[in-house]
Amino acid sequence: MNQKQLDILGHTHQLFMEKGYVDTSVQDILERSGISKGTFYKYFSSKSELLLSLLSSLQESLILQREKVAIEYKGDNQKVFEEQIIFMLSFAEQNKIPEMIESTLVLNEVKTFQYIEELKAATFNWIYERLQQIFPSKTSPYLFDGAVLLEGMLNNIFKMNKVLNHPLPIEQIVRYCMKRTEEIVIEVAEQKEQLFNPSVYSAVFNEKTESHFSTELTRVTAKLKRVIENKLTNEEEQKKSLEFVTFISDELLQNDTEPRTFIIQSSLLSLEKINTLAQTKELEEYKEVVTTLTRHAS
Amino acid sequence: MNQKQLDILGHTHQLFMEKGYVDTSVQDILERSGISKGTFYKYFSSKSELLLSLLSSLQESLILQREKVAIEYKGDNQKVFEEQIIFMLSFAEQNKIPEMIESTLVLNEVKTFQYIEELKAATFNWIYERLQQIFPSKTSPYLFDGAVLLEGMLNNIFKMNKVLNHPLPIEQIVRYCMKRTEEIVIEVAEQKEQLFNPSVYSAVFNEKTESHFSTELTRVTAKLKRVIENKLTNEEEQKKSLEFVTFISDELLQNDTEPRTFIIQSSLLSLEKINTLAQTKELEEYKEVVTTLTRHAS
DNA sequence: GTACATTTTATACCAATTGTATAAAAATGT
DNA sequence: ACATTTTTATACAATTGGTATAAAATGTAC
Repeated sequence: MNQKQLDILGHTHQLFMEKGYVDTSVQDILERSGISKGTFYKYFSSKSELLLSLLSSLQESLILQREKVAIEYKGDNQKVFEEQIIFMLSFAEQNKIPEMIESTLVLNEVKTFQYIEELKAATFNWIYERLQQIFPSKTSPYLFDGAVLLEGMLNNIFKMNKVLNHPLPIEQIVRYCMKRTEEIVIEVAEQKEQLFNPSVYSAVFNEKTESHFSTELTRVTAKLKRVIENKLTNEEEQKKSLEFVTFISDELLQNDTEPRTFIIQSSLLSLEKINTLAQTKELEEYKEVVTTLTRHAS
Repeated sequence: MNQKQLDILGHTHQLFMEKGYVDTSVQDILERSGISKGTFYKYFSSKSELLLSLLSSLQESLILQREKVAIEYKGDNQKVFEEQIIFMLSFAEQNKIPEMIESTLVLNEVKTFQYIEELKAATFNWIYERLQQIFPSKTSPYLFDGAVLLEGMLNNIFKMNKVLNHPLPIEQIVRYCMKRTEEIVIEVAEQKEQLFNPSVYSAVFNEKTESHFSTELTRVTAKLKRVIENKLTNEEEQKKSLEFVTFISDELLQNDTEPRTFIIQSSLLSLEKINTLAQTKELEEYKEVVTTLTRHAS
């Protein structure tokens, strides 16, 4: 993400908040950003990729600031947690994150849906972890349920609050929900009444944190592929290169088994040996993302 | 809604469930329904109107069947309620209602958003009413909160359940949530801890049940307007007619005060006196909806 | 059965939109 | 000063929702 991209992203964020994704045309973005079409499609492969990049950067910012809250705000762990929740709710509302996420539905792409699922899972995951730090360990088998309930209560109360004439302060909502969650968790722990077995956990969150890099990968892959298809005149070389790139993507994006890093590295080397590709910035960018992703996954 | 419209609606429902609203082109609908473009636009003014009609008819069917459950299923009131919730969740999932509702976001029309809000409010409203019938009266000031919490818990657990490898039966989820709601409601009643004051109720649901007829109204109004604009050659007559129609819509669709039925009736009479409009089926349909709506509202 | 009215079809068309292609101009690096 | 990259401007293709219209099919009244 260079400065130009961030610049476009900023203007687009404005537009999406004003008119929504669907009613913002690429033309609007060009005018607001003061760039031409060519420049836009140089930095983003499509309007939908732009939306995903935006969501990705917002998520990054949210996580960063959420951790900052934990550092700056002094108090017992539960109070800090409440403060973090308050921040997250406010941040999401101010930046119209729910609306952005809903916009992704029009894209109708499996890949996008997966990414959104991962975003949501990451938030739930964080809540679940925090509850484990806050509540007594005897309640721990019931905290998965507790996290689901807390998230659901918060979301629904927040929605209701938005349509009311005299909305309540977020602080009050969060405190109320925390109290209820605490009572529930203690009660179900006594009654030993469990809904979800937390072992489902791993099934849901397996490798899901790689999501950010996954979208980066699809982006740089698309770019590199275009270079290959346009610049490589030798048909056999083109075919070979595409085979490598496709292999690497498949290897990194499937979640079932570990990616075979050595084969990936060797594929990268082979790609570099193709003269027309060597030293192109597209390949450099591609290499960077791929190596980060392999290191991260192992 | 005549047979042809229902027929188109059925085929469209299939398509929307298979590919979603966005990826279903009008062309697809024409082919699946075996009709031509002209016929389609005779019965539906736009693709988006079709979606709203579909949602409207699904909602109608849901309410009907939900009442049927109450009649057929014998047991104490709470058990019946649980059974109704189970039905609603299953019905919504089978007919992909959440997906349909999410699709409406791409339309980006205030009117549509309002209609969706009303749909959601109607469901919440029903839950709230049912809780009041089920739980002891001393908890009544806390049942608005209870309804919000119950709805939120159900939604979030249901979502989580869908992404799991081994989903739980809906029955178990509903029972669990009902138990938790009961415990919460009793607890907050003892502690006298209220979040929302139920007086906000009227503010939210004021006249909202008219929603079905509202969409009907917009539909027939659009049709009549087209007739006026195309068939009335006398410019003054055209202007006059449009003024009447606009007035009636505004009067019926605003929620702040009661519609002035006598002026509406007189406007209808004036419309009938215009020769070119008299006895057109568009005007007949229009009259029917308008009179139903005034009767209902008074 | 004929004449008229309505419904339906087929098709051409318009406007808007996303995305591609390309040549010229401007900016930047060396 | 020259070469390379970036950026612009613009034309273009493809798809879509929606309108317009003439011809064909169907229904209806006499």
